[in-house]
Amino acid sequence: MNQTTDSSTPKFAAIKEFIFSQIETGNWPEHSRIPSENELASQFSVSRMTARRALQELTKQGVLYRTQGVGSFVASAKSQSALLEIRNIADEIQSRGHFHSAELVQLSQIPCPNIVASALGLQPNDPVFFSLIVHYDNQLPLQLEARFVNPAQVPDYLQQDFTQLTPHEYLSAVAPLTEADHVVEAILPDAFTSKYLRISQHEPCLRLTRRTFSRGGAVSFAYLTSAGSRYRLGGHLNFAAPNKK
Amino acid sequence: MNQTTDSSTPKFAAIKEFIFSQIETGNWPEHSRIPSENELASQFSVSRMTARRALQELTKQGVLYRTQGVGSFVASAKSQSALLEIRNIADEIQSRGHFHSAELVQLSQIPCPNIVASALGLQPNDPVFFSLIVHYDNQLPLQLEARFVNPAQVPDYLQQDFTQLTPHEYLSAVAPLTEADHVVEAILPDAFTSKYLRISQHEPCLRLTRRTFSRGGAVSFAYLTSAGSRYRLGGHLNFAAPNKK
DNA sequence: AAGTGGTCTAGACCACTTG
DNA sequence: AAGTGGTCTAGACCACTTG
Repeated sequence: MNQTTDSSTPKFAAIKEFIFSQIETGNWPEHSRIPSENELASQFSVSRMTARRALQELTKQGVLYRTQGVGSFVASAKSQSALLEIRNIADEIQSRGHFHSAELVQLSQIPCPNIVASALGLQPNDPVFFSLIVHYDNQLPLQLEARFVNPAQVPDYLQQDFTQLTPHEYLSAVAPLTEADHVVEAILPDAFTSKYLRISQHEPCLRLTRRTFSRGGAVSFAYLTSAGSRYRLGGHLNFAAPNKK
Repeated sequence: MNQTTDSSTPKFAAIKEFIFSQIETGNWPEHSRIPSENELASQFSVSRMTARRALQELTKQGVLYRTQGVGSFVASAKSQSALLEIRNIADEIQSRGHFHSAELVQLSQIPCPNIVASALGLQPNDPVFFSLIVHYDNQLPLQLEARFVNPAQVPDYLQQDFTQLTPHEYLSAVAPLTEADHVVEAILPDAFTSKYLRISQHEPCLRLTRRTFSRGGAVSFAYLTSAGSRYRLGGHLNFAAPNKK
């Protein structure tokens, strides 16, 4: 009374494909109600748990939305929000087959600037740890990392050797990431940044502002600035083929 | 013999939290093997399906990885890739409570430029549809959208009124998105772009290059260019609290 | 052969929404 | 009261990996 033994596609996947095709061809328009778990189960001669799995996975993929006591509905295609991947700079350089190195420009305790204070939930001029690091791709400066770290969360930050370990790697180890914000902007570099990246002050830069949290609260606030001519963010998405392996 | 009737947290969620806390505290280090479905089921006095659900969801979240016949393992924290959201420009403007309008600068058939040809899988100088649109946030030009569309996929593209409907909305309707690429860069605008965005040629711009696919193949290739001072991409991530509602 | 994860069944009780 | 989705059980057979 179990398994179909047709080694091909699992039943839940066949049901997903059926639903997806109904939506794609327009038979089931946006926000229309689709068959219930029980209806699909009897139509496909499967148990309710199997029909449910198909609906559940499509919901996680953003294809459907469901309301208890009401039903399952086709999500609007517009809300398929695109996603861009942001990777660790050292990994990125290495995965291109290049050599990553880091130059430590500054590592000290400073009074917290206003912007950083509000981001980290500190008071202005409270002590914060600050690191300024240039990341090199082979011999070329690729990214300037200016990072402010909450001393309460990471008391030993100033004792690390950031030419051997990136702050990201160290922080991941001592204060595991639970949440993060990102903002990506195109800016002109200040004098400082253009000097360390060895670019003109007229060359546009991609600046990623990142704030990270761990269980205890805000951990760090960082500006990751790269020359526009040397760095870009890329991402690939696959909406179709639910869970292709 | 069913439900716990403790209306609080479901059993599968309790198991997820247990596993997550073991990883967070370092008790279960990266790449270490964690208890099997059967072991968890008996430890928590639940059915295997319930233990399985906890493992499954943590795997989808990137916290674990599993291999059939071998076991379940702690994923490396480093591979938690951060994600940035890219939204439809019209939705974005409207969700800020502003008024979105579009100015159609050009809509015609042109010979396909080389770069576009290779992106869309066409031959150089094959006919392609081209639209050039300025998106306004209230009265301010926010984004210049230069889009190349594959005529084979979207034969009626030139007949649309893109002051009423964005190309993104039209394409979503006629050639549902199945895949997409994105690249984000900081650039200086060319003369054309600075004119339509009403900015100096020295002002950095954020340029998103997007390629979309539908079932039939490559559909469109677009440059979405915005003044750096007016536009940024943001994203928020929540790694912890598996599936908080 | 024994253990692992992958799929599936035929039931159950529950919270919730609608008429 | 009837239907919906949410959680859960105690089984089953399967493909796969390891000793």
